[in-house]
Amino acid sequence: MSVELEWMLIDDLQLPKEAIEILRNRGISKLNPPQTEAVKKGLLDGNRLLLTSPTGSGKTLIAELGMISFLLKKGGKAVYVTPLRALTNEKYTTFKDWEKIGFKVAMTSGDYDTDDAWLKNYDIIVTTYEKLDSLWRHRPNWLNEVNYFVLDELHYLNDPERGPVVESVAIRAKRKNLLALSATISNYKQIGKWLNAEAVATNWRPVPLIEGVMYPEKKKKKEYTVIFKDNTTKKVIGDDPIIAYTLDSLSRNGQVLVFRNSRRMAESTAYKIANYMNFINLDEKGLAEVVKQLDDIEEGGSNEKEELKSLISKGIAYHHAGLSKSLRDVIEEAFRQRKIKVIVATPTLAAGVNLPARTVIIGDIYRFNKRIAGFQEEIPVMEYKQMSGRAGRPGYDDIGEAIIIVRDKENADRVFKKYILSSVEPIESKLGSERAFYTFLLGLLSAEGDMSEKELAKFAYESLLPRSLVDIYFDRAINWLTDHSFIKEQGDILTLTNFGKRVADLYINPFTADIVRKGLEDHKSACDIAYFHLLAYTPDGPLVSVSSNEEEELTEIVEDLDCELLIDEPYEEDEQSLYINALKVALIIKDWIEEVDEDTILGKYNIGSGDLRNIVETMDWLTYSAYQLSKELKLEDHYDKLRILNSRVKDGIKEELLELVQISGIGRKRARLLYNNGIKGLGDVIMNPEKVKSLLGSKLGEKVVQEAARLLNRFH
DNA sequence: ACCTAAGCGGTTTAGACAGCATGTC
DNA sequence: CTAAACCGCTTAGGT
Repeated sequence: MSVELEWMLIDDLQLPKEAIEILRNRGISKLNPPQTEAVKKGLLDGNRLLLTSPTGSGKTLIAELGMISFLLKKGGKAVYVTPLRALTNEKYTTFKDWEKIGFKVAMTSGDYDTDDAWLKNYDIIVTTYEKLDSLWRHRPNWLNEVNYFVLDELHYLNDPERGPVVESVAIRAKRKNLLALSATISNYKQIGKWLNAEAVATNWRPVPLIEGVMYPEKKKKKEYTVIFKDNTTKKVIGDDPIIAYTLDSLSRNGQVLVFRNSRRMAESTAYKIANYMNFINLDEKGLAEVVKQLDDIEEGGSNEKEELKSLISKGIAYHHAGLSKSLRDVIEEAFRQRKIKVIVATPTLAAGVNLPARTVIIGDIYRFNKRIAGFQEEIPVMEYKQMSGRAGRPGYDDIGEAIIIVRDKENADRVFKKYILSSVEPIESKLGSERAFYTFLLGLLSAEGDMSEKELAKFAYESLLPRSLVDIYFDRAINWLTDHSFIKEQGDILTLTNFGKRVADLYINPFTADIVRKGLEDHKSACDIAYFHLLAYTPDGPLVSVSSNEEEELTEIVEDLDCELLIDEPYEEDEQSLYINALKVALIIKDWIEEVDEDTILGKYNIGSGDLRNIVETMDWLTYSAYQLSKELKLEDHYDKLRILNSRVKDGIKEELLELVQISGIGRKRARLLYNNGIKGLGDVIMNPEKVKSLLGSKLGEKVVQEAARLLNRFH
C-alpha cells in the first residue's frame, strides 16, 4: 500500500519543453511521490490507472499530465468528470493554463457553460457526472472524439443517490481510455480490475496528519484528554471540549475548521466560540472588508447576513447549505486569506473545493438517519477521512491535526479503532434498487441507441452489481419500462418510445415522468399550486424541512384549498409526509411567483436563502420538463399554462413582468419598479429613456435602454 | 407570595446533480 | 437500535 518516497524532476518527463515550462511557471520543479509513481506506471503512455490517495496529494496534476500527454500523442478530446459543480469550476480554472500550448479548455454543467463555440471546438472538457450522462443521451458528434476520460472522486460511486450515475458513466468510459481518481478506499484492487486499470494506492500527504480523539476526564471537571495516533496525549482545559481545543489551536496561531452535524449546532457553536475570540489577534481591517463584501451581496436574506456580519467581525463564521452560494463564497475566501480564523460548518465543507485548516475538529461522530425515525448512526469512515483530510495547510502548517470529540473514555477507544486505525469501507454498486436500475437502463438505451435485450444485458453485466442481482432487476426493469411505455419491443430490438426518449433527454427520473403523466392526463386543468404540488411530489422534487407545527397548519391548508390537487392524499405515513412536504414546496414557489419579498418567504417558511435558491432551481427544471412532457403527450390544456409557469418560476414574477425580465440586468425587483412606474414593456423602456435612467440610475439605465432596443430589433 | 434553579417532555436534525441554447456532415 | 441541544413548562426549594 505504500510507495517509495521518490521525487521525479519535471525535466525528466517525456513531454515537450512548452508543457514543462507551464509546470515550472506554477512553481513546480519536481513531482511528489504519488505523481512520480503514476508516471512510473505509464501515465504518460496512456496506461489505464486507478489512483487512490488522500485529498490534497496532487491528483489534479496527475490528471493534467495524463490528459496532455494523451492528447499530444493520440489527439482527440479529453473529458474530466467531477461530482460537484464547484469542483468543475475549480478544475476548469486550473486547466486553463494549458491554453498557452494550444489546448482549448471548456466547462459545462447545469450551472454554467463556456459560451462561445460549443464543445466540439474544445480539447479538454470539464463537466459533472450527471451532465456527461445527459450529454451522452443527446449523442453529440464530438463525444465520439473523446478517447480519454478522467473520473474524479470516483468514491462517489458509493453514494446512494449519486452513485448510480457515476457507475453508469464509468461503464461507458471504461470502453475507451480512462484515468480514475479516488480518495483512499479499501477495495481498490477490485475496483481497478473492474475498470481494467492498474491500481496505484498511496497514503502520501503534502502535510503530515496527526489524528486524535478527545474525551472529558470523569474525575476532573473541565479537563479533557486527547489521545493521538502516535500514542502521545495532551490535556486541554475549558468549559466545552470543542471550544477548548479551538482556543488551543488559535493560541498556537492556527486556523480551525469545526464540523457539526446540524445547521443549528453549527450556528450555536459559532456563537459560543465567538464569545472567547476577543483574546485573539485579529486582522480588523481585513475583517471590515469582508463585512463590506457581505453587504454588497444581493443574494441572501438580511437576517443571515446580519448574523454573519457580527460573527465575522470577531473572526469566525458558520457555513451550511442554508446560506446562499455567494455568502458561502465570501466566507471561504476570507478563510483562505486567513482573515477568518474559525469556520463552524456542516458536512458541506467536507467534500468539494479545497479549504484546508491547521486544525479540524469533528464535533459529532453521529448523524441523524432520515429513514429510521429517532435513530442516530455513526458516520462512515469515508466521511471522517474526508473531514480530517482538510487538516494541514501546505505552506502554512508543518502538520495538520484532526480531533474527534467523544463523550467518554470508552467511546474514545472504540472510535479511535474504528476511524483512525481501520481502513475505509469498500466501494459497492448502488444500482441495486428499482429506481436506480430502471433509470440506468433507460439511460443506456438513450445513449447507445436501440439494441437487443441481449446487448443491453451485456452492458448491465459490466456494472459492479453482482450478476445475480442484475438478472433480478433486469427483467423487472424491462417489464416496467414497457408497461409504462418508455420502451417498446420491435422484434428482438428494444426501442425507446418518443415519450421515453424525451424523458431520458430531460434527465428526469422515469418515476417522476410517470407521476407527472398520470397527473396531467387525469385532469383537464389545474391551478398553479396543483401543478407545483404534483411536481414537488415526484422523486425529483426538492425536499424541505417541515416542523410538526407546520405539518398541522399545512394539513388544514390542504382541506381549505380552493383548488383541486392532482394527487390524492396517500394513506401510508411516509407518503403522507412527502405529500405535505410537496405542499410546502408548492406554497413557497407560489409566493415566489407572486413576487412576495424574499425575506418574507424565508421568515414565513423558516428556510435559508440557499434553500430557496435550491427550490427555485429544481422547480424551474421540473416545470420546464412538465411543459415538454405535456407537449409530447399532446395535452394542450396544460402546456401553455406550464410554459408560462416555467418562465415565472425562473425569475419569480407575475405574468405581467415577463417582457421586462428579458432584459439582462433586470430581475424581479427592478422589473416591478419599472412596471409600477408605468414602464410595462420593451417599448415603454425605449420611449422613456430618461425615466428608466432616473429609476435605475444612469449607468444601469443606459445599458437597459440599449438592451431593450436590441431585443426589439431582433423581433423585427 | 414570590423568585430561581433544576427537572421533564417534546421536538428537531446534511448535502446537491439535472433542461434549454449553440452548430452540421 | 447507539444522541444531544434547545424550548417551554412544571416543580422543588429557598427567602
